[in-house]
Amino acid sequence: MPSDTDAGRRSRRRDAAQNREALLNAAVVILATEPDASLEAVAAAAGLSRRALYGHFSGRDELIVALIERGAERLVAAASTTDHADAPVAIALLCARLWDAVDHVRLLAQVALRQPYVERAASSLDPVRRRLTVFVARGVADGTVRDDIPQAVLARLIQESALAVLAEAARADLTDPEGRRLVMLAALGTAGLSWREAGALIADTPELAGEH
Amino acid sequence: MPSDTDAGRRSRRRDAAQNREALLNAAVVILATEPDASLEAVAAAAGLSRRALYGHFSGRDELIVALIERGAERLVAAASTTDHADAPVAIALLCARLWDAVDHVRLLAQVALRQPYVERAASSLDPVRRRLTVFVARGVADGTVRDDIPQAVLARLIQESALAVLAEAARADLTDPEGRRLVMLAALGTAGLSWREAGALIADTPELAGEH
DNA sequence: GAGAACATGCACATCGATGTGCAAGTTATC
DNA sequence: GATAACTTGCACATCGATGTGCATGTTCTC
Repeated sequence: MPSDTDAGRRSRRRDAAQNREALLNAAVVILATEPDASLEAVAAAAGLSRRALYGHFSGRDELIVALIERGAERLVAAASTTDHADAPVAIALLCARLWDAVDHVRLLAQVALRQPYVERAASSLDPVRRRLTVFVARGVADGTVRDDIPQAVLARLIQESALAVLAEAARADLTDPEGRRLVMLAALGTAGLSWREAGALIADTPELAGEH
Repeated sequence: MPSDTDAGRRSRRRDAAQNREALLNAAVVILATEPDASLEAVAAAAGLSRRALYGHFSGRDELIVALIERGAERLVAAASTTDHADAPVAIALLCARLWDAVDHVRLLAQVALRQPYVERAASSLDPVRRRLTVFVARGVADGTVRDDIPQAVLARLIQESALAVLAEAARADLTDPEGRRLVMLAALGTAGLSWREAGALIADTPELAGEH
């Protein structure tokens, strides 16, 4: 019985699922640079017709919601498997993991500002920010992170620092290792470490230096 | 002869200039939250009819360009009158000055991302970033600013840190002194100072502690 | 207070994007 | 290979935003 709940119907075709993914991927590319691009443009970039897009999504709204949820899912997965006893290391590691998902994040950063989706995108990323907040709190407790800024505010500023690096990466065409390092430096700097401390931390911690 | 170049024509009316300003101010408020708002909405917020708007600007494009130029003008003015022998102080002071112009900056930050205006907005703000780059270079030379990140990149990251605080200010409803202090802390942190160094610098420097 | 500058409200044409229906073709699945 | 799933292309209706013309008030300037 291939179908989930239906009785005599044939199962969904595999290529249909592939096309759905292609549409989402195309939407990431297109909407990241032009949030108001037509669905025509998105479908074309996916190699499909506009009409076919409506077979997968009821409209622009449903497309974007699906996009946000898929992106957030990956980020949350990356975030939830990240941890380290030393708070600054944990923060740097978390940012490095996010860096590895740049393409998906960039869209969220762009779309998150758009009016109708602000709330949804923000709440989707909540788990990430909450995990970051945990690290911040731990760091403040043991004195490795600054305590001159409210923890909730600090967590958001660190997150923004990381996003700023993403934007800069798109502009300056950074290599992967450069970008990784830069994200960590920016986050640690915002967390209160001096640049020499941050540099030493990254150099002395194998988990941070290595790839993936 | 009240007119500029025309011969027998009567001069422009004062209320017309006021309405033009009202339109620009309304555009700041509206477009900052909804970049694609209709010109109808902008005109209404200014207390004018849509038709009247077209009497001042040929269309959306001309409106936004005027907006960018007016905003940039103010920021550049603030930036060009800022200086200090100590590089970190100069950086903090520059950011504090920009903070005082929050309302105008917020729009630029929003609009600067929109496709057709990226270049224009960026070039309009060039003088500010160039001045920041001067401070960064000076700091690197005398060892008060980090040298582990390319100066051009660092200057942009500092600018982004400041903008992140502006976004946070809108969300968390910060008071003016809080926001001022936060902008400076964020900028100095990105510049490489530890949080204790940054705090001490602000506390010990009268120019930074005082209002305006 | 005469006249120009300005605002208003309507009408109208245009444009791009959206959403839907349907017949015909293609492709995967049973 | 039969059939359902899927895609395509076109037509068509709709919608909101834009830009412009024009007649009719208002309001400032001289």
